[in-house]
Amino acid sequence: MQLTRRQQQVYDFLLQQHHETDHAPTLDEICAHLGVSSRGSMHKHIQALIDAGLVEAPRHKHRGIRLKTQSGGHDDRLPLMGYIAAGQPLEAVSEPESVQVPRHLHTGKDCYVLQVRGDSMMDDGILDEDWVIIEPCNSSRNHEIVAALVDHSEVTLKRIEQKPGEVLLHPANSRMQAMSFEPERIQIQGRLVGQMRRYF
Amino acid sequence: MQLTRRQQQVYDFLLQQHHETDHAPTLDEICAHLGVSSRGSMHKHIQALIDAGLVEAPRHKHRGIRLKTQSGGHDDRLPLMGYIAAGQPLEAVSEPESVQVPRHLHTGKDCYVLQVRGDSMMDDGILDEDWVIIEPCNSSRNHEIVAALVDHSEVTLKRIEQKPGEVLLHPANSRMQAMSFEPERIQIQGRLVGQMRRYF
DNA sequence: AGATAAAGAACAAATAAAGAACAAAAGGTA
DNA sequence: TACCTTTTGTTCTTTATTTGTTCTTTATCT
Repeated sequence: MQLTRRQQQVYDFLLQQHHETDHAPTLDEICAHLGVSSRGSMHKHIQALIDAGLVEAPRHKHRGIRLKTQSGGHDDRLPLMGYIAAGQPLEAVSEPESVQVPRHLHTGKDCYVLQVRGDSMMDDGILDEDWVIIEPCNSSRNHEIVAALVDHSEVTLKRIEQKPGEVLLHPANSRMQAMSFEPERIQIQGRLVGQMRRYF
Repeated sequence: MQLTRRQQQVYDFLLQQHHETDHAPTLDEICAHLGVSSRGSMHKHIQALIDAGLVEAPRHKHRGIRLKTQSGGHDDRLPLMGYIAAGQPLEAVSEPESVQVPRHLHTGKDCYVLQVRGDSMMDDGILDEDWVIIEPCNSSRNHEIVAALVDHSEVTLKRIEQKPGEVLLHPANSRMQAMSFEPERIQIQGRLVGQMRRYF
């Protein structure tokens, strides 16, 4: 079933919300975000998404928390959460968007998509404008590529090396050097599980 | 059935849009893009494309929605034709397989998928085991990455440079050198339009 | 002349929005 | 618990906007 434009916007917003907060938004909140002023109209869009099998109907009990995206479902879209660059804060997308991602490129565990800015990982085959699929997690094995939050302010994509009392973030670019941090300054947000690129 | 110039422009635009956004454009949007100011005229072009079998008519229900391109593939899977490596014959897959490919990674023109063997393109961000999406074509612009058939026997993925009386195939690996061939020995099979990788 | 293209008007159906009215939670207070 | 208020989802009807379709007329180009 093909979604209309509005329905797609609503769905993309829900996907993104799902990653930023735990509780699903209320109809009014969705309305506010999309600039609609009628709950009733929004309800109709939600109903269409339910019919399309993209969101779960609210539990027969209702209220407060609502629609849940079908986890583990057969849904091939993931939210585009923003852009990730070396040494700069994660820049969020202005409008909620989603990106089609083949199932074999993600793990099914609430992955999301970032678009790469810059060449800091070029030697690992990750180029400017590539899309990367991130699986949220709190820890990682050494030498995995992760999205790491530095000092609660900047997110970068780097290969991580955790030593006793020290965390090293390795760029993959011969012109750049690894950076060393105290472990407290680094928070792992997720690990790289997939990557996509287009040439046209 | 031969397309007129305008029809071709419209068709190209539809293909392009279909892979960047997931919604086919409205008549007005196509008009705006091509500098036409009459929906009615555009509708006639679309109708011609439908007659030519190049696009799908809007849903059995009619209006309100957008036109949907779709030449052949109804779903988002492309055939996996084999493996491509530097300097070795294309190895076909033993069993026909297909790979899920997001729409924005291919052009809609009968693309297919190959899996990369080897590191000959690593400096261009194409690594061992990556999937590449190839659009069949007979010629290419210089410095595009193409799948080229050498001496009717070996297929390789290389960046191509066509000079008068000479064709250069450039690997992207500092340990390898460009190879020069007489033009008769090289047949272009397709050009690289997309790439995918997984890390788990 | 004949094919191709464009403009624009008029129309119909799909899509979207607004708003009212109501009922089922949720949350608070005594 | 009992009672009340607020929030939120649901169901309507009504209206507006967008978009595809069908025409007629005119222009352009070989």
